[in-house]
Amino acid sequence: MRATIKDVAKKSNVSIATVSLVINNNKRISHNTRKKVLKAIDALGYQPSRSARDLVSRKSGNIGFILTEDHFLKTEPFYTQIFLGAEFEARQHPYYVLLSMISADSSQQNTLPRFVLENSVDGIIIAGKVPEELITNLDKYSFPVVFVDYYPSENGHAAVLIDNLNGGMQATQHLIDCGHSKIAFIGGDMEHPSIRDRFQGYKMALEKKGLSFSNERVINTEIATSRENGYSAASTLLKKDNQITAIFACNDAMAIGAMQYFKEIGLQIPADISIIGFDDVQMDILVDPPLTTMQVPKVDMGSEAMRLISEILDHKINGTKKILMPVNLILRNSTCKLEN
Amino acid sequence: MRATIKDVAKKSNVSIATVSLVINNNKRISHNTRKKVLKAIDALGYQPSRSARDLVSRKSGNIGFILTEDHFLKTEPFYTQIFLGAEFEARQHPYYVLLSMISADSSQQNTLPRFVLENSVDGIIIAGKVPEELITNLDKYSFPVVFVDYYPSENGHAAVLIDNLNGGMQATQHLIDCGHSKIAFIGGDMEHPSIRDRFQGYKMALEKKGLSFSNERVINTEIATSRENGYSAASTLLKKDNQITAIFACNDAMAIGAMQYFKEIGLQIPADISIIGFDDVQMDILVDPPLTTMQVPKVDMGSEAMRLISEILDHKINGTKKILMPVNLILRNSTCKLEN
DNA sequence: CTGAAAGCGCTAACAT
DNA sequence: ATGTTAGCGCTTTCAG
Repeated sequence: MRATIKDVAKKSNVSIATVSLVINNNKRISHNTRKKVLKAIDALGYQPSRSARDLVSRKSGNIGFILTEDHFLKTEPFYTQIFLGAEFEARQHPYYVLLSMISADSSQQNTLPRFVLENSVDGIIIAGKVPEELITNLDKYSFPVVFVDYYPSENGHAAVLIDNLNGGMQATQHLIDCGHSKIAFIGGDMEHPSIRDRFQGYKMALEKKGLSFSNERVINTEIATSRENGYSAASTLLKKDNQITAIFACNDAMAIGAMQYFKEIGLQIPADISIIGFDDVQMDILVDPPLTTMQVPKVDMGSEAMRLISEILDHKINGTKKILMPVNLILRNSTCKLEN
Repeated sequence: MRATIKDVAKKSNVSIATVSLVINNNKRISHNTRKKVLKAIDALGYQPSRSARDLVSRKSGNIGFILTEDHFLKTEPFYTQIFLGAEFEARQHPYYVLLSMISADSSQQNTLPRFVLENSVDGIIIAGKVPEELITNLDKYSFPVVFVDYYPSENGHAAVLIDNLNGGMQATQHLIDCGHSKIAFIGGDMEHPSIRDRFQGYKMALEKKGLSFSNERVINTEIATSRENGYSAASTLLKKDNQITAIFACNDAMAIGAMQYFKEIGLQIPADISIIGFDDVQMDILVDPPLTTMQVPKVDMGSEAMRLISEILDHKINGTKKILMPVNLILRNSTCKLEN
């Protein structure tokens, strides 16, 4: 049988209240008593019971983490890393994290994660784009929520976001710095706020340098940011405008797909065409040439999210704070100075 | 404020004990009372409190799921799928699953998952190979454990395993059926029971057909089952014996790496050399040619594991049951009849 | 600075 | 068939 608070109290000749105060680091316990109690705790291998604590404090001690199934199973461990960061951070808090995968298909979104139906979490982290319907359904339960790498249309939610606007600018700026002026943008799922912001950054960087922006150099009709869509985007891009010397792809998957197309038609990267991606995904260093990209701090985003939800639950802050995570240019070999 | 059992009792004019019996589906409640109580529960949106239940039943209601960090972050969502299966299955049970990543580096394995230190799980699922030290440390806590796709050296644990022996035989058999007789085996991490069994299956299939087995056709010195190791294995293999017409790689990653090597040196797959892998990983259909492989039911393995640990906790079975999951040959285009 | 006691929401004897 | 009641292990007033 596991030791309880009573055992500790008995062993150290104090009341259970005192033991409770000790394990909760209450300052109004004398040094000696504390030491005595701590010793007993150690000797007995005592661990406070979660359920007892949760019962009296009316909390569950859990944070729910919601992810769509396809994000979780994606080949690139993007959201997986965010989860990892959140789980690591949780170790510093009194929280456990309950991961629940939901279908990305909004048609079957009547079903919320079990932990919300059963009220078994104190707060929720939602990573990546999820069906709006999920969010509306969730709203009825009024759990504190923080979003990661996504932001629903209605306002007023806490979120940890990538500084996509700035990242889009930096990426484009890098291409400009390399001497390029005919720079294309490959987008996909323009519904996604992140992609829109990266596009916005692209346009701003061009504008800032007085470079002309042309819709002929923009692909925004692909519906997903996948490798295949990058491949086809590259193909249509060249048909629209074959003067292009550089490309900013809205993410690495599309960049890699585009690279594949160019290589297949005999173009040299970066000699004939420079490509920069976004995300800094594991695959980047396995392709040839290694992909220049914008690094996003995935693990950190997870821990920030956990810290944020924790602060909200402690009522240290209200539930609308937003955190913008900085991105970094990672120079590899898919971009180079324009020769001529 | 959430409704409690008292509110339900009051609203339906019964005692809280009766309500308790109803929500626990006790049969000795009259139909009418049950209906009355159910109605009140519905009206109030009542949900039993987990912590209260757990407190009195002395359980945590959680299952711990342990995975090494690198398995979790692997590009191929192999263990991720197993987790997904486990989480889905948990929805049918009274359990939540707590996922914890540990370092694969045994040197820093003094630190057990927090949920074991804090006694917050009723049982544990361990997926994939983990440091032996973790297992020894864990043993002191005497949690029921079920292993998935790995099995520690000491016996007596429950496990959900792939039928690797049979799979290895089937894979090799397929190559033999295609007319091959000079069949090589590419292994990696021969410490891993799964790999050893696949190798064993390979040898048995050869033997069964009276084909000679030769160490010249076996690579067992690679230390990891990665793509890069598959690449280098293919290279050394050809140096050892260039008569080979077919290869059974112990997993898809190595098979794909080997394919890459062969393509680079100008060999045609499958015309010049047939390759079969193992695992049926997402990447398989993206390579050229698509890889013939042995399919392993990853999601099912997760749910089997959850079901198993659940049965153990219900004392329906003891903790040493083993489940062998069947594998299936998936014919794609990397293997073909031997022409001559 | 420490202890007594109430009570969190529920289950499980034990009564009736 | 249903109700009474005693805890489960802990936190938290409230006294002292």
